[in-house]
Amino acid sequence: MDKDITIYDIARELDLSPTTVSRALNDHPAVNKNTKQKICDVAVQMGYRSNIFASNLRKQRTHTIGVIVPRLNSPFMSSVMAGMEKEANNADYNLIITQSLETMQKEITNARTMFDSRVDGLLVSLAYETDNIEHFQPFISKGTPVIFYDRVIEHNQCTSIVIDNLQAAYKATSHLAKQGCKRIVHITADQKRNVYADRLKGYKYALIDNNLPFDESFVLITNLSEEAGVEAAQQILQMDPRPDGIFASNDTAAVSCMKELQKAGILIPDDMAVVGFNNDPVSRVIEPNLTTVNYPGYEMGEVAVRSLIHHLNGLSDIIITNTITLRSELIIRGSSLRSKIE
Amino acid sequence: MDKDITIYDIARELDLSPTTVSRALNDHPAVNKNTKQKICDVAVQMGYRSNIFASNLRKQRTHTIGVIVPRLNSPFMSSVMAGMEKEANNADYNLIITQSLETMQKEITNARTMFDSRVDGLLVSLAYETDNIEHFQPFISKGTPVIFYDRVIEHNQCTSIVIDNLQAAYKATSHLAKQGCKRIVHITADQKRNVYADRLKGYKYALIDNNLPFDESFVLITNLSEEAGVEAAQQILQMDPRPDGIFASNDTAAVSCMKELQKAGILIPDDMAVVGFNNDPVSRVIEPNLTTVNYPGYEMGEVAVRSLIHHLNGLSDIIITNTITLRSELIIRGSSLRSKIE
DNA sequence: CTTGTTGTTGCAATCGGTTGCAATATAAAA
DNA sequence: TTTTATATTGCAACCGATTGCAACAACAAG
Repeated sequence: MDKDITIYDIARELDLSPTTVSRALNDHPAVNKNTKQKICDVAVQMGYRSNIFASNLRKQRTHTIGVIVPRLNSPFMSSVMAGMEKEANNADYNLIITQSLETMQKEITNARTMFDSRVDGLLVSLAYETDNIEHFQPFISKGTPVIFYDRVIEHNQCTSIVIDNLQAAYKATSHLAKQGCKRIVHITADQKRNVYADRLKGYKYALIDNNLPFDESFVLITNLSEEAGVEAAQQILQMDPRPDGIFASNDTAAVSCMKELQKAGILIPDDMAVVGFNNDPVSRVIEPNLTTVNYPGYEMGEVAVRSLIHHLNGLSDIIITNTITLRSELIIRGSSLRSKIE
Repeated sequence: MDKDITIYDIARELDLSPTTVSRALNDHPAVNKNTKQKICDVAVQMGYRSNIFASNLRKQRTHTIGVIVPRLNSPFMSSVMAGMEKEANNADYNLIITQSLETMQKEITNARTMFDSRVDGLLVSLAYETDNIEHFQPFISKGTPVIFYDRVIEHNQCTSIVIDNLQAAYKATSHLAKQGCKRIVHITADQKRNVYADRLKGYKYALIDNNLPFDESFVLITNLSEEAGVEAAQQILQMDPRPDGIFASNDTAAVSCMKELQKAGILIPDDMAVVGFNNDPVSRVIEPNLTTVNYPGYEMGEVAVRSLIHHLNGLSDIIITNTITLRSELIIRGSSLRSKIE
């Protein structure tokens, strides 16, 4: 077990003061070039490593970003994390990641942990359950920037990073209408979350603009799990007259629903056209391939971290930047394409 | 921007010494119950939060675990991360996560970052490229435990957490043989990594035990990506006589290969039986469903963190525990099941 | 020869908890 | 009443780096 080398050891070795050593290692201009070189050499040679804690303690800055995510193990969220990690790593920031597992309780605990860890900034995607964000107030009060991504909430001190969910849903639904669907079901989740609320709106507007009636019973609120997709399929099979189109808020539910319908003999896309959301790998595996909305998760992760660091460096004022919207697009595949028209 | 409250503030408020406050907040036995209660109350009321850096600096312990992972965005790895996060969170440890992106260079940099961050322990799954592990030596020398998971390497000071890859591959290949396959192709990756080397061994042994010849040209070394699966399919279609079974080292490649073969008119499982590895969601989406090895990623993450913490608490000696092997199992589905026999 | 400027370096305090040891009070045993 | 054990509390040093301010040297300008 080697003993740790400190700047004091280096100072003693070279008969200098710790002050000068510290300055040299931080490339401070007021240190003689030769001295600096000598110090750096000895530091390397002695196997010195800076003590981040001493430094953090003194500087009151941690170079750490906290991330709160509903669940790590979804294709979408893991892409986001991958993008975040890449950017953070590039900028020499550490990432502390915690999951809320969709409960508000955990989210509060996580926020507390992040606060105690004194992260320089916080990136949050809200849990299904969360219905207020008081637990982020301590950050705001302390001037620690909080950025929401994907599952966001309006707050006049925080930036949000999103895609245009309303527009994406509008396009998806319109596409179904243009394919001749008259009775389009929308499978989605709790309306507390912006993403689902906005998509419902987009769905509604598209119906209106395509002269289709809106029917409350055609909106299925679920947890968007695989099982939820199966249940949705069973409900849809019960409906009379039977729907002829489905717009689901994620690919997992869309795919499992589709499979269940196929099992019941429904033909896709002819009896039923289906559109999902996210562009998960499964969407390119199911037959026919699933039409879906490409959600740029990796880019969202990158942008989130980049904006945060930008702000931390004082290069932008977070209060002015209210919302950053990323581009998404409808990818049309076999599950909804009835004709070569359009 | 609120000012931070310190134990000195609390001490002054209650006319006590910082020592007593510190002890009270750490639930030290040598503090009077009433005093303790009073201190805790005031702490809460004043909005005190402990300064982790001061504490870490003094205690030389960070309560942080470092994780190095090849890529975050794969279904398997994100499950592992989810399991790790859950356990770490339960035990009040933070997780710092970095990706090597399969390069040794990044892995070295990441290791260095972790070292500078003074993580209490390190969890590593090796990059494709890595061919020596000198970069973990500083941890070993300092007595910081390093645990490898999934992509491991033999080291007499480190525990490894794995599944029995050899056996899993053996079972997968034997299963194909029992289904009547005579010419089984193995799609896998660089043999530097234990997982792929062991699976190749299992594949070989199974061939031998089933009286099938081993043919070097039937082993396709790829990066196991979606594209690699397609290319593998094209190669397979060129082979004459044509193979009649495929054992792939992950589901992504297995699925894309399968789809490409189907596109060429090959019937699965009759012309070609296919087995994958990992039990990713796609394996239950493809038609016919993919036979695969269930790899308990989530559990592996849990076990890795639990073992590490166990060791950190001095409850186990890591040097004695060489390897922890988790149970995996072959899940037989339509892609390989030609008859109801077996 | 004095004053001013620039370049280098060090002193000493500070960040906020933690902990070995000593001090004091209180209770129990002799 | 004296001695011994036990319970509480505080002193002061320490963890390792950072930084405002002062000190000093070398040199140029006046």
